[in-house]
Amino acid sequence: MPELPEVETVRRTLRDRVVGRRIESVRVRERRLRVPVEADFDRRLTGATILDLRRVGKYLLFDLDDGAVWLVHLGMTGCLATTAAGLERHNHVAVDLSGGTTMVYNDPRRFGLMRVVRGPAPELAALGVDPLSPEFSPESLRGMARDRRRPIKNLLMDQRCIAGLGNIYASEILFRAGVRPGRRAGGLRRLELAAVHAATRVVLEEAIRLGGSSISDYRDGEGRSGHFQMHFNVYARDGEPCRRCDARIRARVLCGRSTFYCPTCQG
DNA sequence: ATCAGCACCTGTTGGC
DNA sequence: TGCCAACAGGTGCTGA
Repeated sequence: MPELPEVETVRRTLRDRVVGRRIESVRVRERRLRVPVEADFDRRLTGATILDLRRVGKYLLFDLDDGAVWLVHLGMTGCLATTAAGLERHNHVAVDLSGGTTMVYNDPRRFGLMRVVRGPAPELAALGVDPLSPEFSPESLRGMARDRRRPIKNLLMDQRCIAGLGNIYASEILFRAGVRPGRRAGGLRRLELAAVHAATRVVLEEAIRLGGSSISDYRDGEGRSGHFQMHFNVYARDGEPCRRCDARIRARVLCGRSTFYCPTCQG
């Protein structure tokens, strides 16, 4: 589900409603996420005040006043929202905040994770550059691609290189850049990599502007759907006409993931 | 270095 | 209508 634009949308919709609030109580109903919720999770969160809500790659980071950080990854189907719509199926964790707000974590497939860390978190240390940060530049992308035989789409989705892109936006970015997903990263010309870099920024910013993509169950911090799925040029459009040239969009499997591209727009 | 295959889960969809 | 297989936004492991 959530790639960078969705996580960023959750962050923006949640931020004003949680920052400055004290965590009154924590209720964990299901600890079996991809990484099990630790036994002392509730205790370590309770009583702390949320100072800020940040995003790094696809992770949400709640900065707490005791110096710890509450780290959340939404996995494939995770939702974190303040609209407490009662006792719903797959509501695994509920966090009661001062002022009467309750934040609920819902995740049908349980591929997400959350834990409280103090000091550097190993899962963050391994992440590459955030594609919206200044460190992501045509030069840094060229450095990542140099001498690499792996497909450019695979490189874009590698969180150790660029943190935040997933299967939807990798396909959409490469369409916008006019580059075939299966091209060897190291074989791309300087101009093509510059196009991939520029397309990354454009696609992500547009997706964030539209509140992310809701295919089935993604919702923002207030329970609302995103709209970028209406603007997909290639993702899940195999067999349909390209919006630019009318050729049929094709699908193939690349590194185990469905990949979509236009055979004429992407040389 | 790189990738296929599999694993972790539940829910939805499409074919028969 | 039911049954079953395939597939879904992510990540991480194994083995080749």
